[in-house]
Amino acid sequence: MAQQTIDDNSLLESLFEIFRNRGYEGTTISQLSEMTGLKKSSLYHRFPAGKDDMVKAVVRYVSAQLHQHIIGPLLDSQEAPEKRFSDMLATVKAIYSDGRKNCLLNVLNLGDAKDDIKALLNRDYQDWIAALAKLGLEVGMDPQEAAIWSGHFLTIVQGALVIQRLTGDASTFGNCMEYEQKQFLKRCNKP
Amino acid sequence: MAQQTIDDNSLLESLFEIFRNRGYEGTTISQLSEMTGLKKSSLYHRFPAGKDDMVKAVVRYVSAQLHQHIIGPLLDSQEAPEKRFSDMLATVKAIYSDGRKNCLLNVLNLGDAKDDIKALLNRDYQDWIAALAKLGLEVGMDPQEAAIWSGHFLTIVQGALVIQRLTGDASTFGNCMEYEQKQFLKRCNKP
DNA sequence: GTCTATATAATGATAGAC
DNA sequence: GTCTATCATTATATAGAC
Repeated sequence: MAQQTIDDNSLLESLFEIFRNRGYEGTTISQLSEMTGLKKSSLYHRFPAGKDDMVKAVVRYVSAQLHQHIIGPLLDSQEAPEKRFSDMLATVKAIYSDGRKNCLLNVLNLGDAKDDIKALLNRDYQDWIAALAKLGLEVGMDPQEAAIWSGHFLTIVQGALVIQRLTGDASTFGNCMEYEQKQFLKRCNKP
Repeated sequence: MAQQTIDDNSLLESLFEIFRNRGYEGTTISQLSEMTGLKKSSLYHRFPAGKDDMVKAVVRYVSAQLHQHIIGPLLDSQEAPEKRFSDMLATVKAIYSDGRKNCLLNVLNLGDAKDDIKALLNRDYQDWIAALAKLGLEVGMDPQEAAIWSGHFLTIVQGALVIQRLTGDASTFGNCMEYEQKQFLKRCNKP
């Protein structure tokens, strides 16, 4: 039988998809094995501490993606703030497949989630908030306003994901993002 | 050894607390047994189909609470709309313990949640939305505006719960509710 | 680095005494 | 209606061949 193999990125992507869909407790090694095409013992070979290692690797992977594709571009002052915001919205829509896929930040925070994982997730959230707040300042918000606006935006993102998952209405997430886009442009045009 | 017993409501309340905290897959019969003080076989006696029965009973219980304490009062046109809204906010804060506790609507919707449970949860959400939209109409919103506002409100509720759980900042949920309160009063005063 | 096979522990569920 | 005791199944995890 030919040895299957799979590069680290594809593997992490597969693990990510199942963890974000099923949560930590809801995901079994068997499912991960089936989904990735790697036998259980192969998974343990790559992640000796088991599921714990796997989920940590996924969180680190997602964190890297977040910084590369969202936070980095947000902070890149070469581009106009309006463009950076709408670019972010496009990326966000892609990452969550227009609201059809969950956010790890929500899904890995149930029950007695490990503190180190919670800490990683929280740090990503804080980084994202900070980048958004900085954008707010650039378009003329005062610091308090920027803090509220950035927090509000991420609240809407998470809330919309929950609601869309609840109703199955595929337009929920997109509508919310569109609304936030409009509100942001309004703010830009009254400096 | 004296037979422990527990009335249905207290039992459901205990089951509810653990399911909302840990989700469906994250909750084990052993935990439910420990938490309720009933041995596993006693739980099976009351819920022959096991965890499935238990979670359905919890969802029905929560649904009844929602209609009794939130949706009913929202629809009671004897009271002024402003009072109904702020009463609802107080109830919501109590139900979620100021954001320290999760919402079943979020937590039971992961992975391959049973369709019948999803349907129950979705119906509760729709009922809540409808009651809010009606309130919106009463304070002068047009139908579309009322639909958007009610959906927005519940999006914020769910989002704020996720964010507070993520950051551990206990003021998140309260601040969001306070903000929604202000916004609602503003709308009331420009009819 | 992946596989087959197996060990060990936990989980959902049942039987039967009281 | 609750209990103790036990079963069957599934879960995590490991051993060792290739």
